[in-house]
Amino acid sequence: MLKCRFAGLSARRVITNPSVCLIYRQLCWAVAQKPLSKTKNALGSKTVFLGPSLEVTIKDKKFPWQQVELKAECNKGYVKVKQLGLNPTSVDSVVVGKGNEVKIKPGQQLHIVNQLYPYTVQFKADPNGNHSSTKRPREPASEDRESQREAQTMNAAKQTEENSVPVSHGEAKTMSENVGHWSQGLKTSMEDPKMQVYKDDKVVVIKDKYPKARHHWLVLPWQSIPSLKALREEHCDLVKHMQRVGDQMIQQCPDSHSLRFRTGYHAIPSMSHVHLHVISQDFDSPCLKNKKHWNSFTTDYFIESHDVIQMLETDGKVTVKEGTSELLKLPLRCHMCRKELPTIPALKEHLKSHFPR
DNA sequence: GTTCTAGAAC
DNA sequence: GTTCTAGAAC
Repeated sequence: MLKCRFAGLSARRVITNPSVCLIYRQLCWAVAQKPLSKTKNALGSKTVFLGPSLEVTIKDKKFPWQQVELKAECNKGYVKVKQLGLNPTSVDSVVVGKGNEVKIKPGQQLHIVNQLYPYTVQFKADPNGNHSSTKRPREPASEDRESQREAQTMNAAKQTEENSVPVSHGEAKTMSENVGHWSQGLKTSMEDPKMQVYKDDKVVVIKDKYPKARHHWLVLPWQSIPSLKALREEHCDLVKHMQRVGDQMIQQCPDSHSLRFRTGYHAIPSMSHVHLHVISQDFDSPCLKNKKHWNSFTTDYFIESHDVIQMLETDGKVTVKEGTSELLKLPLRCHMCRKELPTIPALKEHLKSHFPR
């Protein structure tokens, strides 16, 4: 069973601002209710109204009686947000508009009214449910046998990294509780010593669980940053560091001289927690199975790390062009010779000519 | 993100 | 008949 909760973006704000704290509690309480009906969707859903019951505690005069309706769709991994009041409710700075309804996923930022009261949504495993995860205490990597197995890789990558110190989890640790929904899976993987191939005080590198090429790593910051959309100018150094670590992974790879690599981000990632893909360009993998896989790495859906850094430096944020999701539906085209192939199996057969084993 | 599978395409 | 895709479910 999954529960949904809404959390203020800044813990400090939740604690120091009583009105926000009340909303937070109200949402936690209301949304975690049992399903109203036994429909096909066994988890059901619950609608929450922000307004009447909280009116007395909200000092902000702009907060009307019924400003926003939130409906958690736990099975689908999003929350429907409907703006009831006249004041602008926004998701990722885009105003919803009175009477309109949009979906908000983990990682997206909800402002209840006028860019105030920032919230994110999180899906959490129900401790009483079947999908609850048993969280074990984390052991130091040096004491973990499995990570010793990877020590060679880690040491190779560490050679040029002077400040490799024991990991400070910071926000990431509290986030590890929210592993109920599949989109939160990276948070679990990045904290699993068996998955880690490199780590320092800022980032961790794991092998992609379903690699789409002979070499495919993910570089993740310990800091909890939901997605590209949340990146700001102050993250510039961190993103540059992620790039450097990605480059080091390539350098220590025995195939780095025979294979080309790319480092970049998916414009609209499925998994929460910002992650840099470091992927060899052979795309020789049984896990590459469909058009979405292919186009997500070979069209402009894949945004080069350098371009992300440049956007942060010049605009202070990362802009994804409208219609980017449509790129995933483009015909299959070889990234080497631009030849169009009719099916995935045909494409894979064609790729063998460019990348013989 | 993956898995499963109905039905489209061949 | 088989292969393959694409959308629902998870």
